[in-house]
Amino acid sequence: MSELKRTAQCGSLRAANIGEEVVLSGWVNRRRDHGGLIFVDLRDRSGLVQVVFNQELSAEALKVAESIRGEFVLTIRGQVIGRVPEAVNPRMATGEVEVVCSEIEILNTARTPVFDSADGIHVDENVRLKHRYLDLRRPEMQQNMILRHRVTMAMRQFLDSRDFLEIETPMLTRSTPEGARDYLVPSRVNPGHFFALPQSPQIYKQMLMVSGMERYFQIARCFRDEDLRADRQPEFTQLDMEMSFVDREDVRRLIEELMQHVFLESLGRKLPDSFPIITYQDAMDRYGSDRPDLRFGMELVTIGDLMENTGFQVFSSVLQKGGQIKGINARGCAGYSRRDIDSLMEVTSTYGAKGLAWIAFTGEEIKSPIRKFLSEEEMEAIRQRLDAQDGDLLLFVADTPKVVAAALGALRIELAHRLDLIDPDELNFAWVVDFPLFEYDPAEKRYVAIHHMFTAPHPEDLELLDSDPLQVRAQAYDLILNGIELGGGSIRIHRSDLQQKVFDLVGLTREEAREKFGFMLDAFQFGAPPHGGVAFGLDRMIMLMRNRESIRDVIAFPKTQSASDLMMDAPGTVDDRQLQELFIRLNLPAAQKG
RNA sequence: GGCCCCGUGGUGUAGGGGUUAACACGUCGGCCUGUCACGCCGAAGAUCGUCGGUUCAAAUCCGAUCGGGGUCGCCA
Repeated sequence: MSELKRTAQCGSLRAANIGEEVVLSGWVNRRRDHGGLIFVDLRDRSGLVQVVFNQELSAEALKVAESIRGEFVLTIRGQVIGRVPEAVNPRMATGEVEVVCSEIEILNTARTPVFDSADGIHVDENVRLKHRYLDLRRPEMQQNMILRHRVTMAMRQFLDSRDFLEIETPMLTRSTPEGARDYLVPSRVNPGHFFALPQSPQIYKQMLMVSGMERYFQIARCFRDEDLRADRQPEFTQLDMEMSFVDREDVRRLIEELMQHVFLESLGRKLPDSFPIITYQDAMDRYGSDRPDLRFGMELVTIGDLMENTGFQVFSSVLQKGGQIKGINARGCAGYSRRDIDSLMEVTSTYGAKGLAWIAFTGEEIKSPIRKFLSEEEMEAIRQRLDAQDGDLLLFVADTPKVVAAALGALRIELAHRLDLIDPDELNFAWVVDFPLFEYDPAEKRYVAIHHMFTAPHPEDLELLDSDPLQVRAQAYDLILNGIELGGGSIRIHRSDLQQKVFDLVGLTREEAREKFGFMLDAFQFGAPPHGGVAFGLDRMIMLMRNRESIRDVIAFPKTQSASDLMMDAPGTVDDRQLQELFIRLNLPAAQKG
């Protein structure tokens, strides 16, 4: 090993260190060779510092420095000196000083890097993922990992101070009905039987409550075998928590304090004392989303009641079928071209809207393809309802409530981006509460739990379980940040009879319920305390804190959209022996054989 | 499963039927004692993701396929 032992961090050197002798270790970020004088920007996790190799000071070190290249790994000894005023580099944190090298050791050479270890590079994600170890050398990516670490440390610190226990739950567990597709793991010693990787530690943490652990948390890896997105990976991390003897307010209050602590400790950001609460119904009505971005207005406004007697066929037929007509006011957009509006239409059609009606108040005239179908009075009523001023563009969707909400909700977000209505520095937290417990799945002709089957119904709505299950509100709460769902939770069912009732409602037969959840129904009969909890998507949270557009940037080794790891080349095939041991025979479609 | 975008030296891009496949960065060699995206001189490096088709001629047009990304469905 090297005889030179590191004594300082490159990025930490300042004018105060002038005169010190230091030993630095790191990577060659850049080399500038002037002949008898060579500058090397040496990089470690802390940052960069300029190292000088000088003919006069150490001809020997200079000679070695001539051979070094980008990304070589060095240890150098040298003296920190101040730069003359003209040579100060104000763009560098260490720009007031430099290190004059007296001794150098090359710890390792490096092949020509595939791409530069600098920020702001535009390299195909393909290439970045294949050489992830190089991508993670970039300061930007290092900062992502560092923040992630700080956040999880702050979480642990806070939860420990509030008497939570960090308890690990199994990764090898059992496939359960409902929810996402499971990742399966065959069991060698139980031929034909499979473990499932957990989609969340939900049931285990509830069992821990029955066990009297009272307060649990875990920074838990979760697995879901579904299609990926910018904010969805097949394995992801949740801060998972559960508490006994709490109600919704207790949970909300604790989470607010947790977030305040975490954002202050890791980002130095002070959050409001409490977060606003919006009901699910309100969120859907006003923003067309159960995770509304509240950083801007542009609320959805209904005009259905104004169109009850309209002669406009499209509107009247939608109303007859029980649909809705809603609109938003895109302020100042009356000048939008046909092409602009077409592109908005593309947004709404993605969500199933068959059309996008519009009215532009240009100031001189009212431009609209539906003007000829509407009476003067209707036009004026619409104008007043949406508070349309000269220069405004009104946009309408008429369809089922689901399509109207999805289409206009998405249009609202799209317009906010186009109109630059969003302050990128804002951190807008809000709670969404009073979700329905169930929705009806017409394809399967049964009720489906919106949150999950263990969510407790609102106590006021208990009788409705028998008469009108769709009207039952859940004791659930989602926390949203800037229009993205950070996490959610609920007060859980802790009584066996109520849990059985919910199983019945979602169409589980008594036999299935017994087979899959018998232990749970039993456990609830042995003194289960009332309990509730929450789970947060850690990846999404870090993504938002770092202003990234994909959680891949805050996960050290993420998967591609086709759920593969380009660096490891996983998943891979296994040899026949392994399959035989597991009693598994492949049955691949013809195209994939051989 | 559907729709959309992308694939050209190591990296980022240009080129849209006939080009010596262009440019920047990087790389290699030479020169250089105050640079910090160092500079100057010179050089190497690409059968244009893959397969097939159209054509006298394909990086370019068509089809398929593979890979990456976005999104709807799916997923909480």
